Amino acid sequence: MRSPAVNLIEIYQCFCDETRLRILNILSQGPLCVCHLQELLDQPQVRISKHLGYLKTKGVVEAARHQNWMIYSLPAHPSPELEANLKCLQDCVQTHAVFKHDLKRLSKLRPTVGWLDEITGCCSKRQVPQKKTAYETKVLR
Amino acid sequence: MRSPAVNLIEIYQCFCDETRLRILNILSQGPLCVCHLQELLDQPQVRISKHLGYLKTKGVVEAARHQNWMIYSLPAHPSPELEANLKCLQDCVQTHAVFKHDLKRLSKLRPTVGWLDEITGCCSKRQVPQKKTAYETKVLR
DNA sequence: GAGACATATTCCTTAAAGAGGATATAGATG
DNA sequence: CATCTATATCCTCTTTAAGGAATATGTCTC
Repeated sequence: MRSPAVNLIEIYQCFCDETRLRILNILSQGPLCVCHLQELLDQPQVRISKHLGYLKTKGVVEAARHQNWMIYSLPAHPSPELEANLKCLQDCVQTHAVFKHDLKRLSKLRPTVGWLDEITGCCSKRQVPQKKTAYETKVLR
Repeated sequence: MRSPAVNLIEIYQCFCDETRLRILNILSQGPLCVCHLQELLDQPQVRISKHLGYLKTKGVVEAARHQNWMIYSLPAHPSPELEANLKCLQDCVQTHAVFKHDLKRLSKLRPTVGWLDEITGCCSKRQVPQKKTAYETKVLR
């Protein structure tokens, strides 16, 4: 069992990279698949994937597979520390162009990804089946 | 000129080490000299000094020489980001034993260091002159 | 100016983080 | 099962961080 201080430090470790901050900022608006994050951040796939992996191992994001996309989101039940710091982060990024810009681009994207039926249309050009997955039903109502 | 996002990240870089968090927690109670920090944290001189140097280069603490002691403090005029995050940090550490313990030990120490005249009596066994330094006069009222 | 004290800096070693290219896996389609 | 798409992992390289020992600097005292 780890000391609680460790969790706090791990939160800050997650927060000290710009790509990760941008990811968290975007996820503050709701769950999103990797390919959309990639598109919004305009960064190579490896990079996004590794940062998401890092965030996940520290418990700062959660992931769920939805068909062949991975949907990342902020934890449904964050620790008080994480919650406080995510809130604080939100306040801090308000004034910074990069982050505002990301949210702006997200909002343009969002009409097409706001609900999971439409997320399934994600980055794929193919048709996807209409049946609900467990993730769709349980996690996103 | 650096992007504002950089500042934010630098704050988090400063926050992701336990020793530095403990230092910041202690300094939240007021300015303190290096030797007292050393004593409170019970860590080697090099370590404390280097962490303080790190914090200083990032603008997260300020330092002023007072005779032959260096007095460290949180910045008199922190950026909004820093202020918000220091506040958040304060909330978060409330519940963690290490940090509470540090403040407890600090408060035992503090009667002897609460005012600068007494800080000068610091870790030294020698007598120190009674005249005020510029730091004492200007910074600490 | 010599010596004592408080603190910082240098040098070295080790560990961790971050990047990218190439490859592997998992689910969906046909 | 062959193939496509989305994502993760492996390998390698470079950078940054952290720790400690030894040494340097700055201030004070005498």
